[in-house]
Amino acid sequence: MELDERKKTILKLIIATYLETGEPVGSRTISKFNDLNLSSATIRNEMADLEELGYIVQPHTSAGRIPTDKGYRFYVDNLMEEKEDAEVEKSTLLERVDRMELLLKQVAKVLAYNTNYATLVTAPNYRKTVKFIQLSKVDEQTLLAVIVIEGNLIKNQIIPIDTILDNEDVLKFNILLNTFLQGASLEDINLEMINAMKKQSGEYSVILDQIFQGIIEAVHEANELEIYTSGATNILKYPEIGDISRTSELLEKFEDKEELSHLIEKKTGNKEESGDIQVYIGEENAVQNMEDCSMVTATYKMPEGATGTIGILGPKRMDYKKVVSTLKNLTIELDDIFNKRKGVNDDG
Amino acid sequence: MELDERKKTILKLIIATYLETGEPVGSRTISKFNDLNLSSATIRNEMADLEELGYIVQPHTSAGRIPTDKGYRFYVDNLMEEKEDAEVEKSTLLERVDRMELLLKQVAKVLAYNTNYATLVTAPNYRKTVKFIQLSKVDEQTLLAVIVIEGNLIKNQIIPIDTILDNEDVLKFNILLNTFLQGASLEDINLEMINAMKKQSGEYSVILDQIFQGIIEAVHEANELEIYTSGATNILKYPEIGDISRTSELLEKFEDKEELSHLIEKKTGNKEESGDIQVYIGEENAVQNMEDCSMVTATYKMPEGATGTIGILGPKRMDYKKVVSTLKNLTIELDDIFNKRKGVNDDG
DNA sequence: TATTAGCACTCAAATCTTATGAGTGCTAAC
DNA sequence: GTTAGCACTCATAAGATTTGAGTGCTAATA
Repeated sequence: MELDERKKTILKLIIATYLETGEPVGSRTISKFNDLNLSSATIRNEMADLEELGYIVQPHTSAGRIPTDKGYRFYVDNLMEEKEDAEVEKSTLLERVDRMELLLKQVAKVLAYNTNYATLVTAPNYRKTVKFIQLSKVDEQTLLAVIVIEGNLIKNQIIPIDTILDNEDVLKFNILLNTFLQGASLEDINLEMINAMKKQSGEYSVILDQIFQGIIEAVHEANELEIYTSGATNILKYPEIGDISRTSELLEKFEDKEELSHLIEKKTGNKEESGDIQVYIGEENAVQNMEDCSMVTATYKMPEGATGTIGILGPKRMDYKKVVSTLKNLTIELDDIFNKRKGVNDDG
Repeated sequence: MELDERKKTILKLIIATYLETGEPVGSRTISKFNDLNLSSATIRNEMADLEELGYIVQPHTSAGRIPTDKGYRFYVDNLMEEKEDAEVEKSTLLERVDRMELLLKQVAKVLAYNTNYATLVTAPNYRKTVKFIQLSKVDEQTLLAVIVIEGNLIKNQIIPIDTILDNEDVLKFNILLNTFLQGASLEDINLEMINAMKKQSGEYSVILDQIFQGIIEAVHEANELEIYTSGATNILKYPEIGDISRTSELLEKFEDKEELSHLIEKKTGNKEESGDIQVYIGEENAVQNMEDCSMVTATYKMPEGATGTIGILGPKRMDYKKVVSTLKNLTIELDDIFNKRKGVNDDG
């Protein structure tokens, strides 16, 4: 059954009012909106219909109505008009920084500051290639490997070695490593490549093993999905989650990057257009303890087609309009940085 | 008024029982300890005395007694026998790592895992000296500065520059920087030193300014008091803090390094012997919202006399014995690492 | 036929009432 | 100095009562 215009209007009013007050919305409240000019009895009839259709529900017999997940979904998809472009402050939120890592951390922070929800940001799934490796002697038996990856992701790795090395050796290794690894994608740095390097190097193979070991560790670390979060403690402010133990579980979940990456992974595989907003309401999250939460994510895009996600986790009863417009703005800014201003080095 | 032996015994039993159960302890409970052989009436008389002396208090008229801060203090100072060395599992908790930063993060984690409290660890206040600086060309107009500091604290800094540099230039700068800065204490890297370098360098002064700018930023960052925390969400499990908003404030405070550094600073200036345990109970913390918390810290020591702190923040009603012994163990292990095993490079 | 006024009904939340029982302080006896 | 006995206190839990917001239904109305 299609909703007629009046039902839509009423549903919209109910949800908007509920988002504002957090209290179940009664028929009289709605009938007071003077552009409606309907008595509470009529509203009641309409509400009964809306309830039968699954858009709203009564927490208990003599209470007003609150939206169901289906109701929220309809609101987000059809009823919520986004803020006019004019209204949206397009003030630049991001400072320019040179390192992808710092930039994304900043995004998470700014987003948390602007929405007062818990936020998470994933690094783009771009093909990470090595810009260069710098091996330096820390002391007689210790090396430092610095690996710089596209986007200026920097990894440091201390490598203890058995043999005493002089500067000549270190220089040689540097050249060897860079010859092979410069421009290589992190995924390509595997046993085969290492064996090739070993062959070429000849006598130094024992030390090289130790160095490779270190490099591989660093590469492995760099290759992990990076997720940055901010404002986790905002979760404590969602009253609807209720129980402190549930809240605490949720908070712990949010601090566990492993868990988060699952959460995000499920989301991807969608349309993946930059600026796309995805909203996951309540049960749609399919993660324990998140039935009372909504997640709103936006996809940002890098020039080569790599995409990343920025998003917030909040209570179902959240200001979707504001969140969506904030996310859109930030995505645009991020796209800008990646595509025009080149604040962060990309593959070019 | 001195406490006689019987009063001490009773106080100890009261506190020990309370630590276990969390319920106010009544006279009958105590009188049941058969090594005491006293009726509840007698215990009541003694309890009345102990209350008058300020060691225990009734939450309300018809309740049992719970310890006051003064009671806890007396318990910790005089009554609590620490676990026998034999009982304490001396299992090695720490993995050996080469970087101070990783080591301390690990300490915080291990401590949280073992105590189930929120933990914090400060880096030692050692004189940080530069081991070496490595400047590398990221691309035509970007440099990467890697600063390695004693203890293998590593800082990376991207430095954008206006001029296009060739490898020769970078090499020159490297030599220049290291000549001046190797072995220098971070505090010494100031305008004077930089002016001296500028004079020596001659023509490159414009670029040098940009490089110095970057180096100074990195040095500044490295010089900040590092505090590592872990297990913050354990705070949510302290039931005595009660109110979720208070808990949440406390949690936020705990995540604010600024705030934490104040908390720690107040503690220092004490005896500063390695292995020293300091216990701060309730009001002794003199930080808002921490009246219901206790903080237990231990000092660890580096060979040159630098000291750092490891500690936990928990509810007043905590297993002090266990916490103290865990802290002692970790401190010993840490001292070991710094002084014998040299897991982390020190000044040598 | 759609809308509305009227009214009985429901039920969460707040407030009050009333046990219950753990624990105390005091007193008099041992 | 210690203890038995007893009256007293008060937090907690469980019921009882009130209040009010809100509903569904029905009959009257436009």
